[in-house]
Amino acid sequence: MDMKFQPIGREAITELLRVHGITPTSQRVKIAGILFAERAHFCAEQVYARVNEDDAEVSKATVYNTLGLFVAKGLVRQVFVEPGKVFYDSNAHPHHHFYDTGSGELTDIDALGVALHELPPLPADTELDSVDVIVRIRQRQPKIRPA
Amino acid sequence: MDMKFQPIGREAITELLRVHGITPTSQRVKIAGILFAERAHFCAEQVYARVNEDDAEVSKATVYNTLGLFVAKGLVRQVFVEPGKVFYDSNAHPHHHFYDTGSGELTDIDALGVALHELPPLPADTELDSVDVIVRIRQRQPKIRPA
DNA sequence: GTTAGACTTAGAACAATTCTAAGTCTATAA
DNA sequence: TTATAGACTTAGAATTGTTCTAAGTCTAAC
Repeated sequence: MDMKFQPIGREAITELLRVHGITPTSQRVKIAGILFAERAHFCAEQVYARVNEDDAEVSKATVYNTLGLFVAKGLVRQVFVEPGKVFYDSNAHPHHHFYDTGSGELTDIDALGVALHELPPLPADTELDSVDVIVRIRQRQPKIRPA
Repeated sequence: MDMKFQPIGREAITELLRVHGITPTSQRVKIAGILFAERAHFCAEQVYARVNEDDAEVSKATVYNTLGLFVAKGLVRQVFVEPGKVFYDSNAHPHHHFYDTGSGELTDIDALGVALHELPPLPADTELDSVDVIVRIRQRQPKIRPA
């Protein structure tokens, strides 16, 4: 088990939202609770499914609005690995990703384990937003002699 | 001007398709011609627009089919930077990308200029597919003192 | 010339996301 | 306590990018 990961309580989530300038409505707290409950990457559909596991309480529009707000406020980060699917990543530590092209699973790579040097100078009048490294992997095929 | 870039002629494109095991139909040659005519990154819509600049000769379905085929055959590479938009990249040299989050412009970074070391070991029974590095940049804001 | 298979097509279907317009909540002021 | 304004949420429609489907066209081999 990864000792660095700590799920956080409800009050802590409320505080986290406030700190990021987000009014903690019940829907937002619930969604944040899901995102921070475990080290995982969810897409909007999955968040929507989880948030409504019992009875439908949060609309799809709110899920999208809220995730968008969290991104804008820097609470979570989007990861693009496939067309037409965005993952939301609540891991605040600098890190990158393995993406299993077969299963669609996304897992973290600690940025400390990746040395990225010598980026060329940025184009004029631009500033760095983020550096995304996605290592695409696939299940190894049992070796079959090509025909 | 970048001396390494050479647009290629029609015969060379036909040959390129053949070498990749792609039957060179007129539509495919036309689409490949667009992709390789200049160092640029196109999304499917842009390819569709260009291929039909004069009169509509290639259907949208064929554009998508063809781009998908080119990807499957390793002729071009997909780049994901935004939800709901795939770029197709005909640059065969190892390289990464700057992505201007404001303008949506994608530009190449020669991989030789980026040292990526010490990737952690891949998960069991997986093999490397590719490593995508996307450096997100934005236009620098003129400095305004925060209120 | 036939024919089989590959290719292309228009348009329908689809999935993820965003928009819209109306309704609800909540914090503050009276 | 009630009124009110603005923020928030909602269902469902609309939009966007992409894939599917079924029919038609082309081409290469016989």
